[in-house]
Amino acid sequence: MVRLKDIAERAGVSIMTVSKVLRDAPDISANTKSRVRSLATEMGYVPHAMAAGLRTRATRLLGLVIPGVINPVYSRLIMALEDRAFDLGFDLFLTHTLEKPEREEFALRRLLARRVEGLFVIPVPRLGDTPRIYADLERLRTPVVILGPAPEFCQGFSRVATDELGASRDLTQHLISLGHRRIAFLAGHTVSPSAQARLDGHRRALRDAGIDHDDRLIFQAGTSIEDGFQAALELVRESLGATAIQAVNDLVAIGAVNALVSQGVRVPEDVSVAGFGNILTAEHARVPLTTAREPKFRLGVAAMEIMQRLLAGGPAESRTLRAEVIVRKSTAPPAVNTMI
Amino acid sequence: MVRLKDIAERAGVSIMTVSKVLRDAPDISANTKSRVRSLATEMGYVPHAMAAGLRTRATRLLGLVIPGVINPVYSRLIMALEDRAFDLGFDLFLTHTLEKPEREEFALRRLLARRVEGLFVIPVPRLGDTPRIYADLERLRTPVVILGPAPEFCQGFSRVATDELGASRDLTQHLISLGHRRIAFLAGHTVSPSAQARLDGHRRALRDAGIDHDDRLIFQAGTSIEDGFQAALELVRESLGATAIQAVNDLVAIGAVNALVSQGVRVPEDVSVAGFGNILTAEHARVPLTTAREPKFRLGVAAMEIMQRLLAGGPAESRTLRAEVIVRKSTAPPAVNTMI
DNA sequence: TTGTACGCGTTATCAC
DNA sequence: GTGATAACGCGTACAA
Repeated sequence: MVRLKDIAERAGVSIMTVSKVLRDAPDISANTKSRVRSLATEMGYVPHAMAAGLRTRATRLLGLVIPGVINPVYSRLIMALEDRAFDLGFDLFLTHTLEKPEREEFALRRLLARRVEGLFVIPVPRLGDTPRIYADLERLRTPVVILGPAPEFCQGFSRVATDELGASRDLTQHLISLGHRRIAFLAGHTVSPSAQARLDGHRRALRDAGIDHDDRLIFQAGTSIEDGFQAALELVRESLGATAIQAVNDLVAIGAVNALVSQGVRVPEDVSVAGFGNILTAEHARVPLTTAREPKFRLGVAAMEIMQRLLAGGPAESRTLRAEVIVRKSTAPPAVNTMI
Repeated sequence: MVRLKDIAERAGVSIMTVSKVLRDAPDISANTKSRVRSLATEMGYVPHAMAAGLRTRATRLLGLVIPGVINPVYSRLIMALEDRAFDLGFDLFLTHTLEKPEREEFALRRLLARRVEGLFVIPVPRLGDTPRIYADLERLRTPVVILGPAPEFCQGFSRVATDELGASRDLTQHLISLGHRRIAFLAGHTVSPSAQARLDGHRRALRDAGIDHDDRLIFQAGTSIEDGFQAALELVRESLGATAIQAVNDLVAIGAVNALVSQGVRVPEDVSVAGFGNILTAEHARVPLTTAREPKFRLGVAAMEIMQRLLAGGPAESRTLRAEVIVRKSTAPPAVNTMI
C-alpha cells in the first residue's frame, strides 16, 4: 500500500507537506497542493484511518451490540442508526449476542479493545447483580445508548425506547372513535413486559372511554401468524359480539384476518382488525390492518443524537418516543348486523 | 486508559516483558507472568487492538456492504456470517448502500481506509462499465466475496449464491409428486432475474414431467402479500381448474392463502400453496405453506469459508447452494372435486 | 510556506 | 528470561 512517505519521496517534499495537502491545510501553496494531489491519485493512495486515529486519539468508531439482525423488530432502528453514523463520519461494528450473556460480554470487551468511542446496546436480559462488564462500562465512562426496554442494571445509561403502552392506547382509541364498543384483544405472552404494556394500554383506553371491559374478550394468543389464526377462530366460535379486534402485533393480526375470512367474515367491512406494526415492513404488510407503527426510524435518529451529546461530554439522557397510528385503507366503523 | 507502559512501571519490568506476558509468550518465567497478569487485571488494562494491528499489519477487520439490514432476505445470511467471523476473531463493519452507487463507492473507500482485510458485498446493480471502485478492488487484490446474484462487473470476484432455478423446480416437482397437474404460478416482476429464474425452474419441472404448460396459469403478481391476494382472486375468477398454486415468494403465497380462504377454498385440503421462503422466518410463517427455503445459514458459512481461503492467498472461487424444500403440515394431494 | 522532532501504543528482532 | 531499539503510518507543535 502507498504511504505518505512514498508520495513525499516522488514529489520531492517532506511527509508533513503531503499530510497537510491531503487534509487540505491552509498553509500550503496551491502549486504544491495540485502537484501532490495528482501524484496521490496517480499512485492510488488510500489513507490509513487507524494510524491517523492512533495519533489523534480519535477512532470515529462505534459499536452495535444486538441479539441478531434476524429480528425484524429492530431493523429500521438499525438502518437509521447506521445511516446517521455514516453521515457523521463514524464507522459501525456489528456484533450479535444471540441473547447469550458470555457472548455479550466477550463482544463488548472486543469492541473496547478496538477503542470504539461509543456503544449502542440491546442488552441480554438476566437476573441478579450488575454484570461485571456493565460495571466496567460505567467506570470507564464509555458512552452507551441502550436501545429499547432496559434491564435494571442499565439504569445508569442513556436510553431510547418506544412508548408501547401509549401506542396501544392510541390504537384502541382509534377503534373506539370509529364507534366500536366490543373490541377483542389478542394478547401476547404474559411474561413479556412489552406485551403486557400493550394490554395495559388497551385497557386504559377502554377505561378512559368509560367502556366496561369484558375479560372474555381478551385471548391469550402469542406472537405468530398461526397464533393469531387460532385465537381468532376461537373468538368466532365463542360468539361474543365483538366488532373489532386488536392484536398484540401485526403477525397475530394477519393470522386473525386469515381466520376471519376463512369463516366468511369480511375485513374490514364486518370486523376491523388492528395491530402493533413491528415485524412486517410497510411495503410487505398490505393487508387490511390498522397499525401503530413504532417510530423506529426516529428512534435510530434519536439514539445517534444522544450519542453525539455523550461524545461531547454530556450527561446520560433518555428519550421515549410515541408511536404513530397508521390507518391503511382498512379500519371501518362497526357493521350493524355483523358481530363475531 | 491504561497502557503497557503503565503496567511496566508499576511492575518494575520493561514494556516488552509486559507485552510478552499478556500474549503468553513461552520465554517468560511463571513468576513474572503471574505478577504482571494480576497487575494488569487490577489496573483494568484493555489492549489496544488498533495499535497492535498497526505494528503487526494485521487488522482482523472485515466489511459488510449491503443494501440495508431492513431486507429480511439476507438477515440469516448476515447472522451466520457475523457468527463465523466473530468466532474466528474478526470484527465486522456494517455499511448500507441503500442501493445508491455513490454511497456504495464511498462506503467501500472508507472501509479500505480502515484497512479491512476482506469485504462481503451485495453490489448495487448498475448498467455500463465496471465502476471505478470495483476496478480498484481488483487491482488492490482485496479479498471480496459477493453475496447473491452478481452483476456483470463482478465476474472477477468470489461469490456465494442460491440455486433459485433449482429450488423452484424442486418445489414444482414436489407438487407434481403429490399428483397435481394444473399448477398456477404467481410470478414476480419480469425484470427481476431472480423472479425469472424461479419461473424458469417451475417451467422446467413441468416439462421434465411431461406436463403441457398452460400459459393462462401464469399470473403476473409482484412481491407483496397484497399482490398475492389480488392475483389469487383473479385466478379464482377465471376458473382454470388449478389444484395447486406456486408463488414466487412466501409473501405472495400468504396473500394467495388469504384470498383463497376468503372465497371459501380450504388450504391445503382443497388447494395446495407453495412459495419460495425468503421473507418470513420459519418462526413466523406458520401458515399452511410449503416453502423452498434458501439455505441462508449455509450461505453465510460458505461465504466465510471462502473468505478464509482468500485471506490465505487462495484464488477466487464461487459456490452455488441448493435450497431445501420444507413441507409445513401443509401441502396435500389434489382434491377430487375442488378446482379453482 | 515548508520541514524537523517527537509521540500515539504496540510488537519484531536481537543482544545481553 | 529480560530488555533496548526501532518501526508500523500518521499528525501535533514548533522551528526555519
